[in-house]
Amino acid sequence: MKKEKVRERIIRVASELFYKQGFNSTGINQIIAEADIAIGSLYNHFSSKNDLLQAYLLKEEENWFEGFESSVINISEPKEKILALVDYRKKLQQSSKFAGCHFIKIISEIGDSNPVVFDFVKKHKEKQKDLIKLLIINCGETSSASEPDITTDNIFLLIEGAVVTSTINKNSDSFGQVKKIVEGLLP
Amino acid sequence: MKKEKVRERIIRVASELFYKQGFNSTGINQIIAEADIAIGSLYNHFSSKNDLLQAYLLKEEENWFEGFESSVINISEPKEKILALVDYRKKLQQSSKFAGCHFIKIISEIGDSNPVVFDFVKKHKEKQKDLIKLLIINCGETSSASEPDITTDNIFLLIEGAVVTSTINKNSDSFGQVKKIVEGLLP
DNA sequence: GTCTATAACAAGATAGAC
DNA sequence: GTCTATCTTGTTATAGAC
Repeated sequence: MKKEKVRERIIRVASELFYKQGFNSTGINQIIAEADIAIGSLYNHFSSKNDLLQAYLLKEEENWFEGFESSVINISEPKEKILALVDYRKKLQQSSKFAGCHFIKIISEIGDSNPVVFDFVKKHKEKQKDLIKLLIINCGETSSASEPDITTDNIFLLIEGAVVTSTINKNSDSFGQVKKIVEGLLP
Repeated sequence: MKKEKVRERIIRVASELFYKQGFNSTGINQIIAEADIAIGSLYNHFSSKNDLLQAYLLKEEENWFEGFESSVINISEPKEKILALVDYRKKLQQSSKFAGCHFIKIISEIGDSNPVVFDFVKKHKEKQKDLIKLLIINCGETSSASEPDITTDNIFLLIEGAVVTSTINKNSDSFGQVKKIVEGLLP
């Protein structure tokens, strides 16, 4: 494993703090202290705190899809892949002690005050939904009575609901509920 | 309509700002400016900004249930009441320009750093779910094949998912999707 | 109960030495 | 590229006059 560069370390530290404490509750001073760098160094790599926020979200999106891909690498059945997606979101929640979805969190915090970030999150969620749709279509024509679009909406909304609910309840129950429902939806 | 008292005006102004800008992005100075009072007055009514936050959430919960009750006052069929709940959440989103759920937002922002607030939100969501369960049970034994508990989880998660999704997409599409699914779920 | 003044501190960002 | 020192502004909260 090669040495972590300064820029990468800043993003990693900032990510943890933004995620655990919230973006607005995390100060530049705390970031530089925990990354063990000077403030001038930070502003050499990032033009502003907002710039750092964007780098954070970009990195998290990358992690999200890479993490999902590696979790389904040994699964061939499309239905199993959908269930694995539920398990993946569950695993993310558990390993973060139910800290929630990075993207829902940041939108809850900044609303639409930052159009670039808002648009990025919107597109990210579209990608997640597209991924579900692809898996649904691969489940074949012999699916349920519903059309694939409705099933896609259904599963997407259930998972999003499960994530926010598990964040509030600090447990994984909602993912178990979703799996039960999804198993009934798919052939 | 009787005159709005100072305390009520503070809560109203703070609520709007907390909701639209976020709790951490709203300063005491902005609240007193828009409520047109002095800072000493604010701290006479509330011991801290956190105290004001709790008053805000309490008021919003009150508004939430009152608003729901008045929206179903002329509906007798339990199934129609459930669909009216979806419409109610949709209406709340539309009238706030898709600003999201007060309770999900505050948890996204503060996490579990404030146990009192966290617990309040958790209990609030339990109340919402209990309300759904009651309506499901009133739909009668001739419900779907699923047990009432599973149907309750299903509808609760779908609605929560629809709220966060409509916040990110800034439209009501997800509520239409939920209504379609819910209609298929109930007798 | 409401006001003004101010304390005590932290925020994001910049300048310029090395 | 990294550092320290500093600027400006904003933060929550308190003291004490009226």
